[in-house]
Amino acid sequence: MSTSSHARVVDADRVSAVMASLPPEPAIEGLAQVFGLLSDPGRLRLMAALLEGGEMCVCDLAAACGQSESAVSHALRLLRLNRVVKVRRSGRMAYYRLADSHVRMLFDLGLTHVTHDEAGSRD
Amino acid sequence: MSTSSHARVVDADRVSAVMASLPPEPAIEGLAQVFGLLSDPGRLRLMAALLEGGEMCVCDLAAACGQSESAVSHALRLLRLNRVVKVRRSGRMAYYRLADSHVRMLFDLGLTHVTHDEAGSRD
DNA sequence: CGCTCATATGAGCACCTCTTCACACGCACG
DNA sequence: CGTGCGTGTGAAGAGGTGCTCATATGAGCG
Repeated sequence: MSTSSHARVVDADRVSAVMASLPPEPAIEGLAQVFGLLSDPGRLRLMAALLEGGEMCVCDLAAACGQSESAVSHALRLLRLNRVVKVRRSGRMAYYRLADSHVRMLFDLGLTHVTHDEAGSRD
Repeated sequence: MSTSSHARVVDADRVSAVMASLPPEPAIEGLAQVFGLLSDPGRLRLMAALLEGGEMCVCDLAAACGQSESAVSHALRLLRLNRVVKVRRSGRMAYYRLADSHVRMLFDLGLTHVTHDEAGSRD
C-alpha cells in the first residue's frame, strides 16, 4: 500500500516538511473566502468608493459605481455578512462604511502589484 | 431628462468626487483577476507550499497539497500565465517557484485578517 | 392612513470556474 | 530506438457566482 497507484514523490522529506507547515484547512478556506470577496470588479468598485467616500448610501454607491441598486444591495449584503462593511440606518436610508482597514491594505497592495506589473494574460 | 427613471442620488457632489477617484477600469479588472487567483483553496495551498518549499516539482506539490497532478498542473498553468510562479525545467521534471514576494505579502496580510477575526459567515 | 421612496430579499437564469478523464509530448533509460 | 515516467493540455461535466426581475418591508409625507 505504500507504493500505491502512483504516489510519485521526488523529495519525500520536503513534502513532509511542507505538509506540516501548511496552514490548517479553516485558515485556507477563510483566506480563499476573503480573496473571493475581492475578486469581483463590482464589489471592488464599491470598496474603492467607500475607501474614498467614507460613508455612503446604497443609491449613491450605485450611481458612483455604475451598477443597479439591486446588484449593489446584493453585493453589500455579502460584504456585510463577511464583516467587510458596516451599516448605519437613518430613516429609510442605509449608510455603509468599511468595517476595518484590512481592505485598504489589501486593496493598495494588490493595486501596487497590478499597476507595477500588468501580469495580465500572455505567456 | 435630469429626473430620469430613477436616478436617485442623495449627495451628488460626493458621487462625482468618488467617481473621479475610482481607479480606472483596467486597474479594477486586474485587481479582480489577481484576487481571483488567490480565491481558490487549491491554488492557495500550492502557493503556501511554494512559500515554504522554495522550489518544488509538480508531483511533490501534488503530494504535499493533496491534489491530483492534473489539477495541480492546470492550477500552475494559470499561475504561470499570470506571472505568479516561474518554472525551471530539468530533464522531464518541472520545478516551480514563486515569481516575486507580492504573494507572500498578500498571503500574510490575508492570513492575519482571517486568523484575527474569523469573519466567516454569520450575521 | 394610504402612497411612495430607499432598501432588502428570493427566484431564476446565464456565465464562469474547477475538477476529472483521456491523451499528447518529451526526456531518460534499458 | 522503444518503453515508461513526469508533465502539459483539451473536452466535458458539476458546481458555484452574480446578474435581473419581481416583490416585500418599513419609514416618511401628503
